[in-house]
Amino acid sequence: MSSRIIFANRLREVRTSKGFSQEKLAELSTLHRTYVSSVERFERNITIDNMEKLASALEIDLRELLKPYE
Amino acid sequence: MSSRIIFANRLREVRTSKGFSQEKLAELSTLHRTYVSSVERFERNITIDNMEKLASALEIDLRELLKPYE
DNA sequence: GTGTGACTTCTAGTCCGTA
DNA sequence: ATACGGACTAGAAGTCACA
Repeated sequence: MSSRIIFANRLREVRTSKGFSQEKLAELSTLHRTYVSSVERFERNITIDNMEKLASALEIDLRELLKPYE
Repeated sequence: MSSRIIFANRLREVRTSKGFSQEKLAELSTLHRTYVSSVERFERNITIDNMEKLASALEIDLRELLKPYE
């Protein structure tokens, strides 16, 4: 399982658990709505700066978004 | 402290603790020697795929490379 | 063995739209 | 609210020569 897919799945999971839409998360992280969408579908090879933006918008540690399912 | 700097510092720390040169790590991760160098100097906004390559070459979980100093 | 500037190629990331 | 496409621009990937 690639980190890219783990990240994508965790991102969606945490985002929805916080009740955020993709649009809302995009706004909070100053990223584009369609970009968040493509990241969650693991189409994009996201950079560390943007990973941090997303984690920060979700108010969690970046490592939380890289934690595989048990 | 940005994730980028944390990653850079941890990368260098783990690499040297394993006795690897930048050249050796570059070879193991199929990245260029000077690229590894620039990442360790946090000059590059590295992507998740390359982060994974480096973690894999060091035989550790990617999250280990994002762990801040205590 | 590593740092650095300069460079080209390629893709990350934006912005428009449709469904 | 989300997926997805096309077209575009900013910037990452990747390499090199030299210190």
